[in-house]
Amino acid sequence: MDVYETGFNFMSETLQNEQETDIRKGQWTEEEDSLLQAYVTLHGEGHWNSVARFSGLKRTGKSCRLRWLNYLRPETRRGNISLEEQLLILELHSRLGNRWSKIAQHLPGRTDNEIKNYWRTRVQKQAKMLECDVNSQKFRDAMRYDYIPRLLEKIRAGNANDSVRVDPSLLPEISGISSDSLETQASSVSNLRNIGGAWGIDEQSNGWFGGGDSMESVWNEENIWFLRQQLYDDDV
DNA sequence: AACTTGAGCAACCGCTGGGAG
DNA sequence: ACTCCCAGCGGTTGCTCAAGT
Repeated sequence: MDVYETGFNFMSETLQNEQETDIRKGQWTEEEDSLLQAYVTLHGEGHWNSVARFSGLKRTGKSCRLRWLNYLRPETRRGNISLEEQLLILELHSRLGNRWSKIAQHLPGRTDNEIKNYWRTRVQKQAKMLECDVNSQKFRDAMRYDYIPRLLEKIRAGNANDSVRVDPSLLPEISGISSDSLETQASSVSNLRNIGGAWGIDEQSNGWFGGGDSMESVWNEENIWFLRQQLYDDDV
């Protein structure tokens, strides 16, 4: 190898290193989408670093994976989250916490990112409007006695997008709660209507009650039972 | 019309767990 | 047992756009 070739190799290497560090960020272009789509269609999902390396995209493997899962994958559903999906998210979050990918598994076509974004924007908004912490009793009560009944009402009225049904089996079996407790709860509803006003739920839209990063305390056995009664008592 | 503000969403960052060597 | 690499996950950031002033 003479000095010229060595020099050329050095230059190529330098150029290659520069190209490798020249990673694109930000919004994806249509051209990039097409490239990624074509590559995944041909080679299948997975091995995202290889996708990044061999597809011609100047993106990281992570970026390719995210773009595919959140946007390009054919089964990805986009658009408004239905009332029943909201209810399902609520229930699943109470059981799984912030495990968005696990929650997403129960909502076909919805991505963890979408659910996470949806949850966070609503929680922050509603908690702020109520001027309370998402873990506070006030917040829990407002959700339980105002939002959920309204949501169920809407679902029953058939306003909901029926593309997703809440599977009753997803709700845990609850026992040992007297019907008296329900009456007590119901009597509290009128008092909480005032709080409910702060939800700002638009009757024409889906609205959203929000929630919390730690909803275990909200979605306790009583609440599950309450929801089950409201939603499924006709079927049981 | 110009500017500000806030909501919604797409994408990035950093961490973690699991598998391979 | 240890290290390295990769995929996946959750938190965060920043951009866009619509509504309000």
